[in-house]
Amino acid sequence: MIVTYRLVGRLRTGFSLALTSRSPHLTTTHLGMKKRSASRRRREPDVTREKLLQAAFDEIYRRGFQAASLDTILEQAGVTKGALYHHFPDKASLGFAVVDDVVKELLLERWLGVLERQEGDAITALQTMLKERIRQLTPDEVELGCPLNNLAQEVSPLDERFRRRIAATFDAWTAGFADVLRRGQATGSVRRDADAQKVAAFLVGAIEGSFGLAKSAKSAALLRSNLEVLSTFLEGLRPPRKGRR
Amino acid sequence: MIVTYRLVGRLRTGFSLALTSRSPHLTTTHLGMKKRSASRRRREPDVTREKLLQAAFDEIYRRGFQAASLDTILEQAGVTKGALYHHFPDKASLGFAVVDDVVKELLLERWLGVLERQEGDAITALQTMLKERIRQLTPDEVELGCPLNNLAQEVSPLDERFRRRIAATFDAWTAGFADVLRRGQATGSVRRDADAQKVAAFLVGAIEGSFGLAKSAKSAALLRSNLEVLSTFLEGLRPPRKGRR
DNA sequence: CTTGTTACATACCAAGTGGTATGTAATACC
DNA sequence: GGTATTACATACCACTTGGTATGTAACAAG
Repeated sequence: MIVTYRLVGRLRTGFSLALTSRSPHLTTTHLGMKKRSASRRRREPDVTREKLLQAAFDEIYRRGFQAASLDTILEQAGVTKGALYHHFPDKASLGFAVVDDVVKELLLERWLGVLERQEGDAITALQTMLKERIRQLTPDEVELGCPLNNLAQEVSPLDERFRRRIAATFDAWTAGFADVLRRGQATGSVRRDADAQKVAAFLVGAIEGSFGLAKSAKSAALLRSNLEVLSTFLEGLRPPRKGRR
Repeated sequence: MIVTYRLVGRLRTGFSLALTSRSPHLTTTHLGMKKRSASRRRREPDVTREKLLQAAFDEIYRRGFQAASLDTILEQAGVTKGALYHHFPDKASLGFAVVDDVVKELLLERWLGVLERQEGDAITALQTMLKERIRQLTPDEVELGCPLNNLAQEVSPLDERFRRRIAATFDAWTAGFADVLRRGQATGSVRRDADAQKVAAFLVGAIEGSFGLAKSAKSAALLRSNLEVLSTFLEGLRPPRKGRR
């Protein structure tokens, strides 16, 4: 049954007609016995590293870090263990690189990138960002949730080095929101009695929580609904009208 | 290093002076070879099951379901594999029971139980509940997060049977909040243009997200701050004053 | 007291794990 | 062109994992 999970999990990873087509080396050593013959393939360390990172990200995203199998990663990357342990000293370091080089870029682009491309006042920009993100939702994002959040919940208590890197990513994300809010406060489009930093952290938390709930419920509708409620919260951050008593 | 994690993880589990004192059976079979002799201990199936569930909960809470070791669970429960597989057909079923019999009770008591004990209008009750929960926070809750959320993020995509049980628990939790909100709407203490169900789901999501962020940041202050911002969101759900235009 | 069933305990196993030791071809450098 | 180093490939290993087969004592029913 574990096997079943794996197969199912792997199904969507492309068409994969040839099961062994991606294998690192075609000259068969099997059948014979001591006939060693290392690859004659060209050597492209950057490409290899990138393939490893991407394969590792996929596997970790689906199974979690601890359950992620190096053999599976290697198979999907089309390289062998020698390559992996040449580029990374151990599994943990591979995970660190996935956080720093893949997950972080992905997350900041998905949220802050989209945010920066919006126009208008801060609140509207944030609201539009939410709408835009809702529009872009993929089935993977609904069923598998946020890769950063998944990792955070799993490994934060297990390894301090992991936790620090993940926390730094959350901080960068939060700082991006806080910047926008503070700029809005400076121009008068956001009420000044709100603590930009705290509100920004709340936004990140609420977003991650919404993804988590939706993942458990397997419901894009729930995710959308939650982000819409969050949008009404943002509405409440607009400065109060003049001429009130 | 894996060993290190384990030891550290286990450190807080009480004083545990005698390492083998809890071992299921004292008459040594070792040294000899075929000298079998099953336990003469009294048989208390309910107690045994309960010990297994509690030990399983602890281990799963700390390491996650997939990484949870049955051997560790058995050691902590003070029973053997025979007992485990008498009470549960496999590891997954043990996990299911942990969700249904331990995590669910815990969560609903922690939130809905506390909520029901509050007096006054719905909004105030919810706000007091948040404050009360902040007051009760243990270091474990900050560093390890919410056991239901942890499990949800890890196993929801892996096993549909798991996902269903977890989603049902989230639903019960959400329904509890929604009930309070609807009752508040009926008595006029909550604005009627809010969708109680959607708001309730948002609350659960925001709470879980806040715990998740705080866990990653290892910061009780962040958790408190986030719940306070959520409290201001609740404030906005009070009905608008009469005599406005 | 006998007997059937429940509630365990013990020993064992196949499979998968991360990691390593060793070899070798491609490449950069002189 | 020789040589050192990089970038891998292959084979292997110790260990842990969930799960099972088997045995046996406690207990309930008769």
